[in-house]
Amino acid sequence: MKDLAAQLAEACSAVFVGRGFDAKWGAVKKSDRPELADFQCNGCMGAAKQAGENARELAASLAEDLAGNELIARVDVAGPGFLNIVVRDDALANQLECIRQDPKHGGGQAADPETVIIDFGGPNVAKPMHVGHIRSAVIGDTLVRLMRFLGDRVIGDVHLGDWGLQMGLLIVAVMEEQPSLPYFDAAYDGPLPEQPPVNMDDLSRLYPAASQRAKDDDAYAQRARGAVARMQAGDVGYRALLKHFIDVSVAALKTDYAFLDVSFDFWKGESDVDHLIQPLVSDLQARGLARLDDGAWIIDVARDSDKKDMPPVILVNSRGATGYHATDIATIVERQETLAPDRILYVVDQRQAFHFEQVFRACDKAAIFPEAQLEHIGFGTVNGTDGKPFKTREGGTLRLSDLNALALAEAEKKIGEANLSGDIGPDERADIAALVARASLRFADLKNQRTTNYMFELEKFSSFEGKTGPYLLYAVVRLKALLKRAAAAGAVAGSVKIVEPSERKLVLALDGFSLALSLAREKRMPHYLCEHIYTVAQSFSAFYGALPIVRESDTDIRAARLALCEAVLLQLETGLELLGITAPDRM
RNA sequence: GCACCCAUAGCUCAGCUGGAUAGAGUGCUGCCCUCCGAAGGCAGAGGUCAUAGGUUCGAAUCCUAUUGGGUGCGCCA
Repeated sequence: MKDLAAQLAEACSAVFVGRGFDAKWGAVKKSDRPELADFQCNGCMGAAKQAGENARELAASLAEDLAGNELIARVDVAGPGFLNIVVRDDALANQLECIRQDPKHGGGQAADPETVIIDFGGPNVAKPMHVGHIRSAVIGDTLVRLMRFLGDRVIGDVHLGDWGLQMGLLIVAVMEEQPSLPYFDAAYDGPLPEQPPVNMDDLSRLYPAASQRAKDDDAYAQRARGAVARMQAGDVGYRALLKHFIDVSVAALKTDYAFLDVSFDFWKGESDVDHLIQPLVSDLQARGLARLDDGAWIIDVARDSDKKDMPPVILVNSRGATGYHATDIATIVERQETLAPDRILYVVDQRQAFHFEQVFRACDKAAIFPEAQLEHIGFGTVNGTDGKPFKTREGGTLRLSDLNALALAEAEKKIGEANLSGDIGPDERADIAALVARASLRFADLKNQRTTNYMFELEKFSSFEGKTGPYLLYAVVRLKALLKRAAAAGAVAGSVKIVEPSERKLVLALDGFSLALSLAREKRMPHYLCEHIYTVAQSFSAFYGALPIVRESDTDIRAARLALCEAVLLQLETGLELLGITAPDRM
């Protein structure tokens, strides 16, 4: 189904074409002046200018052409040549009925669906996730959901960081603590233990210590680098240890992601492309694309048009180890061979922009994957109220698991304050708190334009007042309660009729769903969808406050309003699901 | 030093390819529960869109310069 703006744009384009103008002038958008009209077309000014005509006269004649249209109640010419369009009430009613019946409730469909890999999450095996990881997780997961909804074939891959220096640091740390383990005995050729020698607590204790020590202790850092080289060279014991680290970490990662309802199709990591690195290096060497410089194999990616220094890609460093340049390129090789995607998106911190530019250029140069189909979807940092990257009161980074726990506690507190959950038992209440906490965190993150930094203020995010996740849940819960009450009273939804201003506004808000989704997809920016859902929730609340629904005594009017409510609920739940937010039945 | 991003209401932020009187939330003031969940709604006050030029019938939006802030810049990821 098409939204009203698109239907009106077709009509306007047709009348422009009818007078010998380009169809592009017929673009229609929601009116900036809702008190004057529902929609507007601004094309007359541009078209008249190009043709050397008078814009107001052109607008007046086009308004006449449009007058008979079945959607349109009235077209006014205003200002320098705006066409202000008021839609007929029955056209709104019809549109609403379409939204209610549509399996996607007005969400629309991408005109150009693609096979897309979304690389997001990017957690590190050695260290637990911190606040910053919420962004990649939530933005990436939402992009997966909404692009899939619009018809793209989407594959989400967590792309674990499990191949670099951090693994060497862990290996050395474990070796120091448990030197007698067989992993470190080169002469040992018996079966290696199936049980991991460390648990997640060990990892999160060992890594920060090792990382810190490597900064001060050069010899220690050298040992860690040596361990990386040995692991990458395929040492059996080290590789077995690596596998343990990965297994232990992934279990913990899944818990944190589950809290946010973030999921992945693939749990691959850098180490999974190990076997492709040597052939890749050889190939690039053979083709003369990689050259030796200071003991390292590098790929030049600078271009004459560059305004900035563009250092080369370090394919293999002077110690023979490979870093994330090499694994990222090899991963593209693997993805191309196994999935042949049209496009790969990387949902990674904005600060990595330079790295991705290097990698993308290298892939393009080596004819591995076209640069234009590799996109870095950067995002800003999560800041504290001081405007600097978020730290705990002690000055450390806050773990994502702790953040989740804080949000849960805050949600429980807020639910308790509301005191409306009278007969809700402890189990249901815990479920509700988890849903509220998730809605708080996800919406707070997603509502921001992706590329900007945002301030982390948990109390604000968890509030039921304002532009928050809980406010949206509240709207949905009220709607559900309303429909339940109607059903209990034997009131049923009937044919739609749109009369009152608050009804019109609500339908017009619902009609913006497909535009919001297509903008969110095109720009890879979920905040357009957040904005839309919030507008719908707000328009519903205004409608709810202004007019009686279940208690309306005229059964036809009541039936019509119930139909409107049904459509709102369907679209709200559809939209929230795309944001990874689920509303409880009551709270 | 070079490159990129940003600057909009007291605070936190929207503003799609240039379009009418720049919008939300929060905070502040007032109003609305004998009646569908008031965790809500309605209304009001609050802005030289960092500054100075330029392009245009028209600029928060495009161009240039300046100021202020953030980020990145070869063997960590």
